[in-house]
Amino acid sequence: MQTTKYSRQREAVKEYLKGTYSHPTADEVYQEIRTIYPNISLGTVYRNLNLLVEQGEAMKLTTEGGKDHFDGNPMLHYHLYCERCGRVSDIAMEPMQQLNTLAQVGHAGTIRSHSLLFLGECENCCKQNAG
Amino acid sequence: MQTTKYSRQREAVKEYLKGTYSHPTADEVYQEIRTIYPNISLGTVYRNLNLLVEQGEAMKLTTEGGKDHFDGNPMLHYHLYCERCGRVSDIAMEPMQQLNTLAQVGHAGTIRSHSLLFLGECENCCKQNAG
DNA sequence: ATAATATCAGTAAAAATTACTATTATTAAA
DNA sequence: TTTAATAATAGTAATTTTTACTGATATTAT
Repeated sequence: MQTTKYSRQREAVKEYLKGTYSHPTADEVYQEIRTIYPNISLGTVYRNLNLLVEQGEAMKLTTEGGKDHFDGNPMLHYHLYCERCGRVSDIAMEPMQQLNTLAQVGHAGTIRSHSLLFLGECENCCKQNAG
Repeated sequence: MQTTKYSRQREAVKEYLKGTYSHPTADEVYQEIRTIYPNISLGTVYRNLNLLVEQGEAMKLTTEGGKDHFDGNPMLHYHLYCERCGRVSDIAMEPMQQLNTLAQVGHAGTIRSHSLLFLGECENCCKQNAG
């Protein structure tokens, strides 16, 4: 079978993701990890991010901006995509599992989960716009 | 100012989008319109799809699959992304504007709207899987 | 008809992500 | 603690989706 071996690079990616609320893109993770492992390659970052998602250690967030963002918190919760700066942030709102049940009514297939993304402006951009 | 001139190509894109529930990708629209205008270019399809979205005539759906899908119904409603075949379909569920209000609580920025995407299997794939 | 210009087809470029390959690191067993 | 097996890596190339560019064409108003 295909076992998973330890790697310092993956450990660094995981630690960084778990310790930030910035919801970074793959490239942002790459830039960050490069300060510790200058030779790490972008492909390695992508591979490990996707592996962490598969293992249930992280979440991939697909947004309008074209880039995927990553979240070290794999529990169901919701996000804001800032239409001004493209950053993703957490929304402090209770997850609603019952949405799956509502969606299942009248749907002949299977509902496994959902992704709820709010669109608007983040705190920072909102301030700047007002000033 | 920048006025919008009529074009047969845009009209064909619009008509096709308004008349289907298939939530096609840009390339799928391109393949379809090509049966009428064999010389239409993919760039023209992209430009017109984005224009229709700007004009509030259509909706762009960003999905996990990497490709954007388009919907000729611009009213707020929800979708299923089939994790098996990658197709997008409508979910027959009342839109919940109040989600914006819930999200606004405790968020210092602005909430303009939201996008709710269910993940699972479409009817077709579910049948095949069972059979 | 004519002039102004938005749109087009065709092509090239950009941006994000994945695939490939020879080398290196990790793991388990001898 | 060497050795063997193989997962992971760095570096690079390729793929995929989408946008940008350009000279020709179509639409609109005069």
